[in-house]
Amino acid sequence: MSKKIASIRGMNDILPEQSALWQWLESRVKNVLASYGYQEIRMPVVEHTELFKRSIGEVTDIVEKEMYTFDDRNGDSLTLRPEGTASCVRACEQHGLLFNQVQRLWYLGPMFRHERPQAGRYRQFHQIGVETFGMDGPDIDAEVILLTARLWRELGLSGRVRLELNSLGSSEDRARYRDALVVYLSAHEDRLDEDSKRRLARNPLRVLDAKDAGTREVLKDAPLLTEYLSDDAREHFEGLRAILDRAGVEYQINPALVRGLDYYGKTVFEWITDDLGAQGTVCAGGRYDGLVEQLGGRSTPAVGFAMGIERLILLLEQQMPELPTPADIYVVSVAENGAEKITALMLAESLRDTLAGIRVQCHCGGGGLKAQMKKADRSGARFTLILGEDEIAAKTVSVKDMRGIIEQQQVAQAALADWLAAHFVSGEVNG
RNA sequence: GUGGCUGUAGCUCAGUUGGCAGAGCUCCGGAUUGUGAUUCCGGCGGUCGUGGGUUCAAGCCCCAUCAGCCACCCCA
Repeated sequence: MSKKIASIRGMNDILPEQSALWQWLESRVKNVLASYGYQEIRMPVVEHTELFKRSIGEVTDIVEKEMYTFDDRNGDSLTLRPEGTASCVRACEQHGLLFNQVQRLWYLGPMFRHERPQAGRYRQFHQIGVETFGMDGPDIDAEVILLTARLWRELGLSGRVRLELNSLGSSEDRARYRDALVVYLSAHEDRLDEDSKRRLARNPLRVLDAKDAGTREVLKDAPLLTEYLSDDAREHFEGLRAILDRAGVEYQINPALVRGLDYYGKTVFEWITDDLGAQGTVCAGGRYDGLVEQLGGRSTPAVGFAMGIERLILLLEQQMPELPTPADIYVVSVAENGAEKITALMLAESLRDTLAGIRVQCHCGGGGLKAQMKKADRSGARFTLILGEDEIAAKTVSVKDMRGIIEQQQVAQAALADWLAAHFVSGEVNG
C-alpha cells in the first residue's frame, strides 16, 4: 500500500457533519447583511505580495513571518491572502467602485496565515468580512456595529460576546501619541518585560496591553491616547457612542485596544467571548480612512470588520442549534433492480418535480428491506415510501410515517404527491 | 518561531514491573416470508503516527520526525 497523503497542517476539511452548521451560520449572516442592503463581492485568493505589504504594514508579524508567499512562473511574488480588506480595496479601486460613490460590501472566504495552529486558529481559516466606503461620519461606524449586534442575536450568541471600543484618533494623532509613548517608555525601558521591549521597537502601541506586572506599573504614568485625540476624532467618537447608547448597545471603552493592522484609525472595536480559551476575539474591525489613498486611490473614508467563522462555529457547537437531516422522504424498494427499482427512481424524480424544496433520497445499492429501513431512519426522513411487488402491481406505494403518528397506508402513485404535499404543507409535519 | 501534554480499529478509549493486541460505539449479517431508532447473537476491522535504537522479546524504554491539543507571540 502506498503512503497516504494527509492535509496540510492547520488546513482542515469541513466534513458533512460540520458543513450543515456552516451553512446554517452562513445563511443567517447573509440574511442579516441583505437586510442592511449590503452586497457581496468576491475576490481572488491570491494577490501580488506588494498589496499586503503596503496595506497591512511591512513590520507587522503577518507580513514578516506569516504570509504564504511564493514566486509565480514568471517571477512575480504572489501571496495567499492573509485577510480580505486589502483585496477588497484593490478590487474596488481597480473597477472604479469608489469614485464619488458609497459602497456597502461583504465577502466570505478562506484566508491564510502561517501560524502555529491552536484552538480557534488555523492556517487556512475563514472570514466573513464587511467593508464600507465613502462615508466619514460616526453614523456608518454605528451602523456596522449595530449590524454585528443583530448578527449575534440572529445566531443566538448575544449573551456570550461583549463589545470593546476605542478610538485611535487620526493617523496624525496616532503618530504624535506614538512618539510621546516611545519617549516615555524608552526612559523606563529597564523596567519593561522582554516582550514589551521588543514591541517598543516594532509596534509601540501594543505595549499598552502588556500583561507583565512591572510593565503595567510603568504604564500607569504613561501618556494617554485620549489626550492626543484631535477635536475631530473626539467628536467622531462621541458621536458614535451617542448612537450606540441610544440603540442600547452595551460596550466597554478599552484604551488598550489597539488593532494589529497598521491601517486602522479613529474607531476600532472587537467582539470578544470568554468561552474560547485564548482566542477570544470573534469579530474585529474599525475605520481605515487612509488605506485607499495608501494603495494609490483618492482619499476615501472606510469602515469595516471581519469575523472568524471557525471561532463562531466553535461557539455554536457548544449550543448546537437543531440542524436539518439530509432527507425528508426516503424511497425504498425490495429488489435491487427490475421493475421496483425503476419505479422507485422514477417516483422520486416526479416527487422532486412536484414538491419544491422537499428532499427526496432514493435507496441505491443492495440490502434487504430491513437494512433499507435502517438507512431510511438514519436519513432523518419523516416518511418512507415502500415499493414492493404488491405496490407495483396495484400502482400504489406504502407510506410509512417514521414517527408513527400517521398509520401506515397505501396511497395510489398518482395521488402520492398531493398526499405528501398535504401532510408537509399543513404544518402537522415540519420537514 | 518558543514551551507543555498527547498519537493503539472508521470514532471514543483501555492495555499491569517490556512476554502472542482489547472494549464500547459505528458498519455488515442473523433472531419465521416485505418494515427503522430498543433488545439478543454473530462477523468485518489494527505493521499500536512514522523512522531509527536498546533487548532473546517493545504498544510500553531511548532518539529523531510528523500530526493533534493547550499556552506564549500574534491575530479572526
